[in-house]
Amino acid sequence: MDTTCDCGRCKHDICIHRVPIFSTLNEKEISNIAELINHHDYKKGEIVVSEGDSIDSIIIMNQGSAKAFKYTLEGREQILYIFAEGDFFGEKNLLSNQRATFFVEALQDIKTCSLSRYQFQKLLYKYPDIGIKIIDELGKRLSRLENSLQSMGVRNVDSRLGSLLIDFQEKFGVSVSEGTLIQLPLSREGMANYLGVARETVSRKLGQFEQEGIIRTINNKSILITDQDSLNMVAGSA
Amino acid sequence: MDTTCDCGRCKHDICIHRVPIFSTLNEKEISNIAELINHHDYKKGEIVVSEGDSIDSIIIMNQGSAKAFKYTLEGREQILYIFAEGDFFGEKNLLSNQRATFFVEALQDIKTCSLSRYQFQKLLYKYPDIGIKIIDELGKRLSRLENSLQSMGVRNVDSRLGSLLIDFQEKFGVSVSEGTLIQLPLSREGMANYLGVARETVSRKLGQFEQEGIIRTINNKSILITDQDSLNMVAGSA
DNA sequence: CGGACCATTGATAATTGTCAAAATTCGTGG
DNA sequence: CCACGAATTTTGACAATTATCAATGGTCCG
Repeated sequence: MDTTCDCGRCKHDICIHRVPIFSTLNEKEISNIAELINHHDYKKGEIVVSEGDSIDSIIIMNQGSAKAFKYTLEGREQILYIFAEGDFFGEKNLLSNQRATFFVEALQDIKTCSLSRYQFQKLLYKYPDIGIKIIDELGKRLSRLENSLQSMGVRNVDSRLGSLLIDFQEKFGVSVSEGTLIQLPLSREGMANYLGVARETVSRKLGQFEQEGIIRTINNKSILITDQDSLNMVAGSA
Repeated sequence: MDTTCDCGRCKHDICIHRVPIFSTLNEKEISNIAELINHHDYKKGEIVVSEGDSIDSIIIMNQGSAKAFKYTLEGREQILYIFAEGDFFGEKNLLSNQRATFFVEALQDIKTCSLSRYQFQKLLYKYPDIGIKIIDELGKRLSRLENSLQSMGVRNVDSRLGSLLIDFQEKFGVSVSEGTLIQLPLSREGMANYLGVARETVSRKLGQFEQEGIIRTINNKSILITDQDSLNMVAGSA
């Protein structure tokens, strides 16, 4: 079975192959779906979706990462998700004509695949498994958000920042001889917006972690975790 | 078509009638499903589900309300949802053997309906519409959680408390001559745990709202909203 | 190399948490 | 229906944390 799609860029693998919600389908089914897919490129900083847009497609991250956010009443950005490869969004608009509930902005140059609501609904009726996969995926996303809410509820900013570093570590960390190196997807301000604290507070706390020998900051863009146990401690208790 | 189920308590209407996810089904289909349903009663304060439980059913609220919560690292309760009549939970355990991710506790004496995972999966394959309904409902729940997270990011406690009152108003409010009367589902402490602030702070803020003529507190259990515009202002800005 | 942008640091103010005590409310049983 | 004890809530004083503002210092990229 030929798994090369005709989109002109996923040379060795159909992009939707990477998407968990299609994982129960066989090669032929995936090939059929591939033909229904549209592709888009966005540059770093470009807005993929704006809050209030009536998008009529489900959008799948094919390459790079993006942040989903809303504005708080104070005008500050509140980040909700970091979408990485294989993640999707827009499923809320699947049946209802509900509009997009948040902004999505490319954190690097990214590539997306999209599937129209109409096509997607036909798929769902044809392959109920996909529906179950989506329910499963939405459940996971709910769990993650519930965990975020739980962390936000921790009044201690140290814990919250510690948890964020661990999250990033799991998603973007690479093992090196001295510990784990994280390529930060967000600036200090971005992290502050994720945690709901002031930019300066993030600086101070990171400075404090560095003094305590837990991390080493490298050029604003990377952080080296040098003492995993202490980080777990900070994130996990007092 | 007879719509009386044999559960012995929903005399005039099958309980699942109230559940949005079954709303696309006809009377006969609903009757068939009714036979598969189990019923349970819980007293106020009883735990319906504990975090870590491996529940094998989807549970539907039939009467009364319940709170879903997790414990923060500090040992404080963080409330995630208030489930009212027609809401369901346990859908995360639908396919994966994932365990319950939060506690659910009855806020009054409640009645629930449950449907085993096995039965539920069969239904999903038979009626793909139910799957779509669930995706829709989960999408709404995600939106709500995203909004909560957004509010948690608002540093201003006044706004957050104002928003909570408006939420309660929409769910539990009754119009009276002097304004809107809310039967509070949660105690002061409960509200504090929802907002992630100290109990005393909720007291003080409510006192402040009362001084400003926005609300009138009645016996700890009810609040009368006397100045809707001001409340919207507080919730919506400064 | 220079300018724009981002991050850090310091000083101060504002907000909220904590602890303790008093007041109110609730529910039960007489 | 009232009274009493338990539970919850309110209030006050103080401490701790974080936000804000302003100035300085670094970093990135053409």
